[in-house]
Amino acid sequence: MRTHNNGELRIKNVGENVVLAGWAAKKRNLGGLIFVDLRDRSGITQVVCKPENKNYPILQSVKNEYVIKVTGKVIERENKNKNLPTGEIEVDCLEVEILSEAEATPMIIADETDALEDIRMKYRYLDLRRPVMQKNLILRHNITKVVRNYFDSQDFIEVETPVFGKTTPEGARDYLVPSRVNPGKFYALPQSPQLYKQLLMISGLEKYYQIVKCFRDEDLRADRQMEFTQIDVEMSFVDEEDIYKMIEGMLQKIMQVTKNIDIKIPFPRISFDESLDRFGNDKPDTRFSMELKDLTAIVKDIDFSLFKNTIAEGGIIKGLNAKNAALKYSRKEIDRLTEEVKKYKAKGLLWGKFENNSLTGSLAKYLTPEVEHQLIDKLAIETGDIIFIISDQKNIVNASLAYLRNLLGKELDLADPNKFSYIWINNWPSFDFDENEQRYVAAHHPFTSPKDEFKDLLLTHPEKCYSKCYDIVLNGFELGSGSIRIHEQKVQSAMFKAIGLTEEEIKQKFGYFVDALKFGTPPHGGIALGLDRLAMILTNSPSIRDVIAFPKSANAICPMSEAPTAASEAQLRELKLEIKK
RNA sequence: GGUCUCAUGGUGUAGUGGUUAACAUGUCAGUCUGUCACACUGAAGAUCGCGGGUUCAAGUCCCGUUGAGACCGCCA
Repeated sequence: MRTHNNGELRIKNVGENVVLAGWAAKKRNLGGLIFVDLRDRSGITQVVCKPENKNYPILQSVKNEYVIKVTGKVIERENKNKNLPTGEIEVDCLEVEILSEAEATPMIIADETDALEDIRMKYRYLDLRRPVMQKNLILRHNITKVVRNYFDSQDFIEVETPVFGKTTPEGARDYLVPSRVNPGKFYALPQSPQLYKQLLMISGLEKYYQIVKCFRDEDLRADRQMEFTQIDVEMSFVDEEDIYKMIEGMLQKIMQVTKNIDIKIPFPRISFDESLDRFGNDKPDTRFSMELKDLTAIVKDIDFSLFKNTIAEGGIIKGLNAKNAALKYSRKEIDRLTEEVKKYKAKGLLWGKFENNSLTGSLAKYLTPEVEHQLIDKLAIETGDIIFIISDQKNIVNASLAYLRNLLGKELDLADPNKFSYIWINNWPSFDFDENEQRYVAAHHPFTSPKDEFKDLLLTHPEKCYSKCYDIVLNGFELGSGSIRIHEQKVQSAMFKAIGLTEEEIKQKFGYFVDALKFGTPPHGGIALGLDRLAMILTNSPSIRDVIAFPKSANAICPMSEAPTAASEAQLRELKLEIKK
C-alpha cells in the first residue's frame, strides 16, 4: 500500500515517487495552497497540493484525523523546518485517496494535549495516537525485547505458568474467579507465580524467567494497578551474589538500549536497617543525599518537654538539613510542610535556620550553646541552610521524614529526572509483627530463606531473624523484590509455624508445595521486577498509567469500556451464585 | 474504610450572592500561493455533574449524591 513511512524521507529521496498513508494531523489551507501534516507511528511528512492539481478539492475536504493515502513526488522544500526530521522535504501530491473520515476529536492529538486524564482514558485509542504515548509503549517494548534477549543469552527458559490458580493466604488480597464446573469453588488469579517458579526449580529447569501478568485486589495508586506485569526470574544453585550479578547485567543492558546510558555495576547495597536509619524508608531516592540524622543522644538533656516526653515513651528525634534552602522556606511554606508531614501522623515539624552563626526557629530557644554546637556539627549546618526535626515514635519519625526528604528533593530540584540511581536494599528482617492479628507475618513471603545463622531461631526468636531478601530500588521506587528461598523442608516447616500456621493449615494451603520439597530441592532464589514501574521511571512518566495501553482508573474501573459490569442473572445462575440485592 | 481537592460550550480554564456566564483552543462559513500553533473576518456551540435547601435573587453559600484525582489504611 505504501512505499515509505512518514518519518523516513530525507533530502536524498528528492525526485522519488512515493506512496504515503496516515492521519491528517494538521491541515493548513492558504487559499491557493494546501499543506497537510501526514502522521503515522514513525513521524510526520508534509504533503503539499496546488490548485491546478485535480485532487485539490479532495484535499480541501480533508479534516483533522482523516486517514488518507497520498501518491506523490518528494521535492525539496522552499522553506525548511528544522524542528522536523523530514523538514527538508515535502511530498508534492499527485493522487489523494480518503481511506476514512473522522469526526472532530474530543481531545487534541499531540504531545501537548490539554485534555485531562479522565478524557484521555475514555478515548484511550485517541490518547495513544499521541506520539509521546507511542514512544512510551515503544520503550516498554524495547525493555521486554532486551529482557528476552538477555535471559536467552544467559541460558534461561521462559515458561508460562497458570493464571487460574489456588488462593494464597499470605500477602495481598486475591482476585477470585468462580468455577462453573465446580460450583461454589473459586480460582485465584496469581499475585505472582511464586510457587510455580519454585516448583520449576524442583523440576530441574534451573534458570527460569517469565514476563507475566500478576493480579492484586488492593486499592490502586499512581504507581499501582490491579493487574501489572512482572519480569519474574528464578535460578537454581545460586546465592545472593549470583542474583545481584544477573539482574545488574540485565538492567545495564536495558539502560543502554532504551536510554543510551551506561550505568555502573555493581550497584551500591545497604541493609534494610541502614536504609531506615539514613533515609527513613526501605526505598530511598539516592539521586541526592540529604540524609536523616538521629539527634536523640544530642538533645536528650535539654529542657524541652516534647523531647523529654518522646524519649520517655521510647521515641526518637531525627532531623535533616536542606542545604541552601532557608530562603525558599518562609514561615508560610514551613506551615505547609508541617501539614504535609501530618499525613504520616507526625504531630509537628521543628525547624531551624542558620543565620549570623546561630540557629533561629522553633527549636532555638530550647538549645544550650553546647547542644547547638553539636547539632550544627551533626547536621553539617552552614549559613543558608534550613533544618527540619521530628520527635515521635520511631516509625512515625522515619515515615514522615522520609516523605519530607522526597518532597524537599522534588521542590529543591535535587532529584534529577535524567539520573537513574539504582541501589540494593538487603538483609531484611524475616518477620513483621501484625498488630491487628497479634502474630508474626512474613516480611517478604514465607518462602524466603533466613540467613544461615538465624535458621534455628525462627521459632524461638522470630524478632531477631534476618533473611536473604533483597529489593532493587530505582530513584525512590521499589522496582523489584526477591530472595533466596527455603529449600530445606525442615526450615520451611519452621517458617510456617513461626507465622502461626497449624499442621492442618500448612497441609491444606501449601500441601502440594511441602510435598514437592521432599523430593530433592536445589538451593534456589530469584526476583520479580515491576515492568510497568521500570517503564514509568525510564519515560519520566508521573503515573504507571502512562506506560500501560489500557489502564484502570483509581477506582478499578476501565473508563473506556466501563468494566466491571453487572453479571446477568443467567450468568450467575450458571455459576450458582446469589444475585446481589 | 478514612482525609483532602476538583466538577462551568467539544477540550482547557476564568467567574466579589445581582443585567445577556467570560477567555483560549477546537468546530462551521468566508478571504488568502510557502505554511508548519498559518493569518485574517464572521458564526454556532453551556438546562454551570445530579437532587434538595438558604435567599427577593445561587454557577457562586449550605446539605446530600454521583463521578474524577491525590494521599492514608491496604499493597512489595
